[in-house]
Amino acid sequence: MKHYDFKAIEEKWQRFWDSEGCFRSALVTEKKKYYVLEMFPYPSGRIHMGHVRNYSIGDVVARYKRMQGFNVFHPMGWDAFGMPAENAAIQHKIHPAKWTYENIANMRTQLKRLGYSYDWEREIATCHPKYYRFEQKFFLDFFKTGLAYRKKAPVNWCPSCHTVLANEQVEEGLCWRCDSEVQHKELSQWFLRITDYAEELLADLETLSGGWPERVLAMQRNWIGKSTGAEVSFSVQDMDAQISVFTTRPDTLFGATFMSLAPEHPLVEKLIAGSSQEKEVRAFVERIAKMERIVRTAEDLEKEGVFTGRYCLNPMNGRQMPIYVANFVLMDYGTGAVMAVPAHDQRDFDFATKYGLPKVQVIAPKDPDMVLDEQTAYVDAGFMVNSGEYDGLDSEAAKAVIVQSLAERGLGKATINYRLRDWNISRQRYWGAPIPIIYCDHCGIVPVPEKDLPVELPLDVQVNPDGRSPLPDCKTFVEVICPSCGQPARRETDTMDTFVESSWYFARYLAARNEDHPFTPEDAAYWMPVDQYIGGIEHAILHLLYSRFFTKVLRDQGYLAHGEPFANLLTQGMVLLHGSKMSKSKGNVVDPDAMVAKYGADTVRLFCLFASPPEKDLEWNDQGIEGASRFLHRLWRLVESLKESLTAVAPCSPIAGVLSDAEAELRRKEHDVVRRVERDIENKFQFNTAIASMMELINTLYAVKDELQKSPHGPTLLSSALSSVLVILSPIAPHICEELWATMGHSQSLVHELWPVYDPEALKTNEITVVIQVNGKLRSHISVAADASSETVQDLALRDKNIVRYIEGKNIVKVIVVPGKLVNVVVK
RNA sequence: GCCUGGGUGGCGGAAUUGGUAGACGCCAGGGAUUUAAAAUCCCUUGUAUCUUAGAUACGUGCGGGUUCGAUUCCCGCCCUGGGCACCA
Repeated sequence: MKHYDFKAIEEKWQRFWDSEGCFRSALVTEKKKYYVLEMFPYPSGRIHMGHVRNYSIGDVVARYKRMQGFNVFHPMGWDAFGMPAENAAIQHKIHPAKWTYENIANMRTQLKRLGYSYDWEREIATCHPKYYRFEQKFFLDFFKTGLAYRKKAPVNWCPSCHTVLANEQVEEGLCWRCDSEVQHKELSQWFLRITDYAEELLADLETLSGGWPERVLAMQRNWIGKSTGAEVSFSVQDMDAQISVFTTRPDTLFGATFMSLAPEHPLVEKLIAGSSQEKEVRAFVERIAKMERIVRTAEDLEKEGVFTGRYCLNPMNGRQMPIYVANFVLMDYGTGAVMAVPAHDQRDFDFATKYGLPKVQVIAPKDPDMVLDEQTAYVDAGFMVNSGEYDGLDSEAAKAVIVQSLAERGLGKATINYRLRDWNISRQRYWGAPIPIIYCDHCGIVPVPEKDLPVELPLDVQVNPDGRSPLPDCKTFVEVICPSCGQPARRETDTMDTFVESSWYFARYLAARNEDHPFTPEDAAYWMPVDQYIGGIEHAILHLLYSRFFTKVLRDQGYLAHGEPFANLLTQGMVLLHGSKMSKSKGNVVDPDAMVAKYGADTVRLFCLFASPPEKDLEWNDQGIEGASRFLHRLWRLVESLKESLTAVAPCSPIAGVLSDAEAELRRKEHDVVRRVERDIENKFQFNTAIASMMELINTLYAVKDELQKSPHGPTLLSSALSSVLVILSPIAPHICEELWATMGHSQSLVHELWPVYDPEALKTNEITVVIQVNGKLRSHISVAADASSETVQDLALRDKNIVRYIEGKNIVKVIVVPGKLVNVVVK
């Protein structure tokens, strides 16, 4: 018997697929398309088990869909810009470009060793000028339409890394790399106007329902944070000034007894100028301004404030409302001013209690017996009271009526507020795509003319040891001639956030080698959207929101026909070792290469798919992978040992003639397993149960092979069953299946094979087991003919000797017969 | 607080529309083969109790409910992973 030499077999078939170009994709419109995509990796140097799991799931989907007759598009590339390359450059004195391209080469080899069916001719790397030139083109388009703009904004600044950090790179106020305290700095930055798309990004989540996990949709909804309410204007007494507030509760306007402003509110200075409160307020504002943002926004921070000495007027009842500056009011949400309704908002309630401010109840509970708590604001809906002409109205209904009244007087309007902020894409880093902008003393901000694209990132620079970008010091890069007036000018030295590259890469694959267009409308119309996107939950908001935004913008600019990039999303769970995520710093990593060397790619793939359903976390288990390996060896020995009697019959072959019971049973099992595997893959990619079914079939084959080898139809049925196993297992463990397929005598590679079609007739049995219960408890089984009538089954059940024991001398109240399943005898 | 997942043997996990709870795999125990080991093959394996070739009771986080019958449906809780949050 030939030994299962997985190393030789895997190399052989990988070479074969490669040289035959089995996985190249072409535009074939008569076939239905299927675009399956896994989130592309950052080229860190080596793949980890999380990648293996992600890409194994994707590869099964790709191979399965090909077998189902789809024209499958399955590309791979590299998210190649980013800080780790610069860190490596500093640590190992190697240029980020060299480091990145070497890593890509290593990781490509690793991925090829796992036998993934990628179309490698579509490979992209985002750090290549031929990639980012189109990104620069998009930026210019966005700039033209006002979607990209520059503004001064507060950012997270790490003084030791000399760079801004994204919010997610700040951990409890400290820099994730060097643990320095992050400062706040006002910097002029480039922003993309994602807030223009807030409503559409939110509304279109509905269209993704079903295709995307509910929790990802919920996370995006939270992130966008829509609140519906009104903007209301309060005029300041004895002064020509208005304070505008955003409120979700215009129905409580009659209960507004004071006003709270953020310390940074632009009106504060004007309000206090020359007043007796000036000194006190200024001291308070300065004290708050010095506080770290995390301390400031901590929920347990004591609420405090200071009176400005000024009053504003309630637009509904003319009430004098003292104006406070309060530490809990945030300048970057709403208008930076809050109308305080102590009776109906807990925060305002506490604040009013502390400073002895009046509380006026304007909403009465609908339940007249409800007793209001002395210490708690009543925040629910109810009936209006103390609200003049609105008394007695339902508070929900009153919202619109009051807003209407304000609008008629020019004092307010219905409005919607979002939590979502515009996307700051400027990075003071070297290893990124240059922003194609020139600053001219005469002309101001001047976009780089399209003919001058790409603005190439200069490679003949050295990364500064302290991490500062070398670009501002790179004269050949910075010093340019203004394209508009011809005078000397300066180039923008910030680069783009790497999330910009990953916001459109899925479309670039469609025309990866096209140097004139990012992609063509024909390609996009045929292939987009991605039918199945697969990746980690950690991208639930950032990457997945940015990509959705980009797709909508590219649609509006005429590049794409679709407004959503990913029709279906699978978020796979993490790979854990000893209960926590594998990480180099914790030292709990399992190296995929070592596993492939020890067990082979097929085993590693099989284990990743079998150990748990894809969306759940997977606990790595050395014994578990032994089990996976055992199964493939068992399959190998089965085919090798039967080799002499096997023939190259098609999966689920029709059989002429009468089958013995054992023969019919094997045939039934074969067809049933094909049915179950197909169902499990179609239904939420349940590869774990699909594999379990195939294991059952192998177990059955072991049990019956000796008997069936000698029976008339036995060899044909064994061959058919094994052909089926090899075809349906091939998306998961492709190499061993190809090899055994050839061993069986099949002349054509499995990549040309279609998914077997099971015969529903083959699933039928002559005899079925019916369960008998007494009062819902299992008491016996009987075997009856499959077509036995309910009466016959009931009759047999009641005469079963196990059942007689339980029902003797008792009253039979009723008998329930579920055809083909069970009989329940109810007795008293 | 709001929004979302989840809770089933020693472990990972199964269970189409309510119909045999624990498929498949791992671990463990026993046996076969072997000079021996590895590998392989076969058997046992939810818990408890008993008069132990078998039988009975209990058992899917907890407490109720609907039903002939509930892991599955309904009501009320507990625990837990994740997201958002002084959000006005």
